[in-house]
This record gives sequence, structure tokens and C-alpha cells, in this order.
Amino acid sequence: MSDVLTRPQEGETVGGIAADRLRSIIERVERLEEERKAIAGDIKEIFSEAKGAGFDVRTIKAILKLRRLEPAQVEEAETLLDIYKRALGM
Amino acid sequence: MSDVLTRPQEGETVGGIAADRLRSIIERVERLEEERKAIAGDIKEIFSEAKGAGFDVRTIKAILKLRRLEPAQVEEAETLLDIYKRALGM
Amino acid sequence: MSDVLTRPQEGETVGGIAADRLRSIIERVERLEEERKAIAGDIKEIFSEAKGAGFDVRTIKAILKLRRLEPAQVEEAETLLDIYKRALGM
Amino acid sequence: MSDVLTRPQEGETVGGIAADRLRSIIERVERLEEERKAIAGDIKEIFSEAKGAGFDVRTIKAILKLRRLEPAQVEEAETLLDIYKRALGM
DNA sequence: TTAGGCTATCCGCTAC
DNA sequence: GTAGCGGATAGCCTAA
Repeated sequence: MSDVLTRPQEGETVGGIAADRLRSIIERVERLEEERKAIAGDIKEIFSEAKGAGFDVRTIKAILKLRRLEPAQVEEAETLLDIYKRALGM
Repeated sequence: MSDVLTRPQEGETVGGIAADRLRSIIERVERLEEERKAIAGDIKEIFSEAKGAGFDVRTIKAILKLRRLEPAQVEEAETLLDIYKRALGM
Repeated sequence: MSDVLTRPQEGETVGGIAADRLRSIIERVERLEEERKAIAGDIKEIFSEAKGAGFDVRTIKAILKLRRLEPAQVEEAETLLDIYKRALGM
Repeated sequence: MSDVLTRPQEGETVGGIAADRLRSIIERVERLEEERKAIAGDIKEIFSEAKGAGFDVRTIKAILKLRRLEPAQVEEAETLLDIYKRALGM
């Protein structure tokens, strides 16, 4: 099969689809997903290092979560928890 | 095909495997997994009901987690969190 | 302690919370979680029995997974069909 | 504030914690999480562009999923082969 | 409603 | 032989 015939320079279309452009989109997304995966790996490494240095990873994650949340949200969550605990006599 | 021939009362073996027993094991596990799934559904229903009654489901889950943990563990986790927060000047 | 005083028939409220209902929710969930745990134990027992009978537990789990996946694959096929239909504008 | 006094070269400790190292860990993770978020944004942009060009985003995502699954299915086939080989005592 | 991230359980490994 | 450890997997929740 000759690509010269089936892939005109201006861009082939298959079933009305601009195939080159579709291909480009897919490949760019796949590339970014790889990067994302690599970053996830880096994060895991840091936690591993932290553990090796004697830190408690669970607590570090709790800290990260606190820093992500707005202080007001933290406050409200704690307040609500206290209310429920009180209601249960805890 | 006649099971009378292929499944002797004493238990067929296929490739040296006690097939009946294997079948039994698999079916029992599958049955239990269904039950487990049903229970998960029941729990979801309760949370749904709670939400409908105006409770904050997230907080309820926090309560459940606290009750699951030993009080000593809760204490220690909080202490550790405080130490880390202090170390970070939070 | 007199519940007559502290728990009115209409339901006590603590800090605006319907404490009895909250308690009920929590306890029901905890009960179900126990059941779920018990079932997990039953499953483990079966695997233990299987191992004792000379079966390879890893393989059995692989089989269970395959049987679980089969319905999903049927769906997957349907999804694929949908994709192609969409691509063809049907 | 004088870091000379509060942060000895060997590293300050707060409550027995190597605060600098903890800070470093937290900040590196936060940095990576930002990168991850940025990548997610890039992916969204591409989908947005695709949509603007007349592509069906849902279908593109389905294709990406299929391409992701393919390697997994290769592995799955090997697993299945192993199972059968085992069942045959090979 | 779906996809992605998070958590918790579970399994094998290793080291004691 | 056992118990902690690290990795893998499945289910849950949230956000788009």
C-alpha cells in the first residue's frame, strides 16, 4: 500500500476524520500521562526516603493535607467532629 | 457426553487436580464475595440515609475511624502531628 | 441516671444533633463492618484449606479474577461497539 | 531573627525532629504535586482543543484506555497460559 | 457519570 | 518460625 496515495500532504481524512490531528492528540496525551506517572514515582521515592530517615509517612501525609486545605475548612471540620463526639459522649 | 463416565463418584481428577474440590472452593469463595459486596451496599445505604437526615458523612467516617483505633493510638497520632506541625512552625 | 430527663421521647439533641439517630447510624455501620470482617476471615479460611489440600492459592485467585472479569469484558465489547458507531456517526 | 542561633549547621531539631529535613520533604512533595496538577491541566487543554476541532472527547478517551489496556492484556494472556500449564502439571 | 487519587487490606520476602 | 517490611491490588471518594 502506498502512503503517497492514502496520505496526502494536506492531511488524510478517514471517515471524515482528520487522522493526523487525531494521532497527534493521542500521542500528546500519552506523553503527558507518562510524565504524570513519572512524577507519581518521584513522590513515592521521597516518601520512601522520609521513612528511611525515621519520619512517619502517615503523619507527613496528614500535614500535606492540612496545608492543602484552607484554614477555615480545617477549623470547620474540627468543630463538626467535636460536635459529633460530644453528641456521642466521646 | 456422560457425566457418569467422566465424573466418578470418588471425584474426577483433571491433570492431577481434584476438580470437584477445586470447583467447591471456587464457588464458596464467590458466594462469600457476593455477601461481602452486599454488606458494602448496606453500608452505603446507611450513609446515604445519614446524608438525607442532614448528617455530614465525612465526619461520621472520621468518628468511625477514631472508634476503630485504640485511644492510645489516637493520642499518639495526635502527638506526632503536633510535633511535626511545631517543627514546621505551623 | 434518668433517661426521662436527659433523653426526651422526641429524641435528644446535643449541639443541635439528633444524638440517638447518630448513635444508631454509627452502630449499624460498625456492626456491618464486623460482618464484613468475618466474611473476609471465612474466605481466608477457605484459601487456607485449599492450600492444605495441595492447591495453588495464587492460581485459584487468578481463576476467580478471570471469572470476575468476564462480565466486564462483555461490557467492554459493547463499549467498543459504541465507539465504532460513534466514529461512524451512527 | 537570627538563623545562626536557631538553626545550627548540623540541623535544628524541634521536639527531636530534624526540622529542616522535614521541611525539605514536604516542600519537594508539594512541588511535585503542583507539577502533577499542571500536567493534568495540560491534558485538559488538549481535550479542549480536540473538542474545538470537532473530535468526540469521550471516544478519544476510550481509545486511550484501549491502548493502555493492551500491554496489560498481553500480561494477562501469559498468566492464563501459566494457569493452564499448571493445571496440566507442566 | 466517569476517571483519578487515596487508603487499606493482603501477600510474599527477608531477616532474625 | 515469625514478625516486620515493601509491593500489589481492590474499593471508596471526590472532583470535573
